[in-house]
Amino acid sequence: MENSRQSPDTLLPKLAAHVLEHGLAGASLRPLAKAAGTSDRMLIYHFKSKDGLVTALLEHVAQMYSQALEMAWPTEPAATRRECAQRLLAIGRAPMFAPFLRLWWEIVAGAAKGDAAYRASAAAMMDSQLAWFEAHLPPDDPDPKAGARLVALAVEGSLMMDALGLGEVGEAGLAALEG
Amino acid sequence: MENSRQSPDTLLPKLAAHVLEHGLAGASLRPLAKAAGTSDRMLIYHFKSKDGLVTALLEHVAQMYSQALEMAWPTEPAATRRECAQRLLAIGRAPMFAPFLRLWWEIVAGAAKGDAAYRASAAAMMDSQLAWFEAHLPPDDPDPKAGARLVALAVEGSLMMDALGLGEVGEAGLAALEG
DNA sequence: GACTACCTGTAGCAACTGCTACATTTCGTT
DNA sequence: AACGAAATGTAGCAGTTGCTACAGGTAGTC
Repeated sequence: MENSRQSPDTLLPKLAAHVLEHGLAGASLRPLAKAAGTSDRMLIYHFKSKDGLVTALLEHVAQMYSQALEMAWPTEPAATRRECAQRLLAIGRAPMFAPFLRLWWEIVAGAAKGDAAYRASAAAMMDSQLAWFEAHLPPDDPDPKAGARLVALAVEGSLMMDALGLGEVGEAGLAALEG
Repeated sequence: MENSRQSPDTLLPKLAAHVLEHGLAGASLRPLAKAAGTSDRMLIYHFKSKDGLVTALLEHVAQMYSQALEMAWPTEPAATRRECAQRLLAIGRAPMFAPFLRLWWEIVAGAAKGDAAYRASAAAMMDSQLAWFEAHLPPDDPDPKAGARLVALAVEGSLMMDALGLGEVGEAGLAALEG
């Protein structure tokens, strides 16, 4: 079945799928290789080192995330920032985003520790998200750029609360947004 | 120097200090033991297993965090929610909180993965923080509970942006808070 | 066919992982 | 002083970690 030659480009999707399901921090070469239909030997060959693998993987995941955002059904414009944030939270809570969010918090943790690759990936994903948020603000928003940032803070905060099992805190907070 | 008998209570502070500096996810028994002046053998003896250690450590860190919050100098009440959030962000950015925040994102990641111990620790820390936030809202706030939640979302979101190296995004977002 | 560049499997190494068996010391109690 | 429980040191085990040396295979080009 897996008889064609592999390359980083053919490996990355399978590796990303494995990482989305099992996490990135604890991923070691042999399980990753098995999931991608190769050997640890070949992963090192293609990516030079595990650091190289992780860096490539983070870039790939950031790209996947941007594309996933673009494909998420565009809601018709919301009337207020509050409503906008609530809709975006609902989208972020959709099951298809759950693996991304699990991975997202790992990436945030890595970035907080100062790792450059994690930080670059996180910044890329956040930039996509900010742009997407800005595009979904109410069309009459007085300051879309600042509004998108405020909404992003609130939505990300809510998603964090979700991760902690405190979803209601996020909902109550968003309900208190002006609008 | 370290000739007295050890117990979980005497070990936990040193273990927590090590974890605050070096992270929790990658902490293994031998380095932890060395930092606490013991052996891996004794860590297992006192905490039964590494899971037991981590659970105890997470509880301890949550307690430390509550106490650290109580000791953070209480600002005089802010005039608006926005000003309140901005002050709280400034406090969260103080150097003394940096190790806590690094660890915090690790805990969030662990909680997002569904680990019960991480989730409990995170919820405890978040509860402390919500109460503290509520106590620092403007005294004339119409709905302190909801307000504290909104401020928490915004401040946590800003701190996340800080972790990603996007501090300005947090600042711009907070500036757009009503008030 | 020969040459070359890329790709891959096998085997293994040194370090580290959590944990344990066994022996010994330390201490409070009697 | 004697006893039992709690605490500790030494040594090691089985499994995993990232990575490598070596030997081949596989393709395209001349």
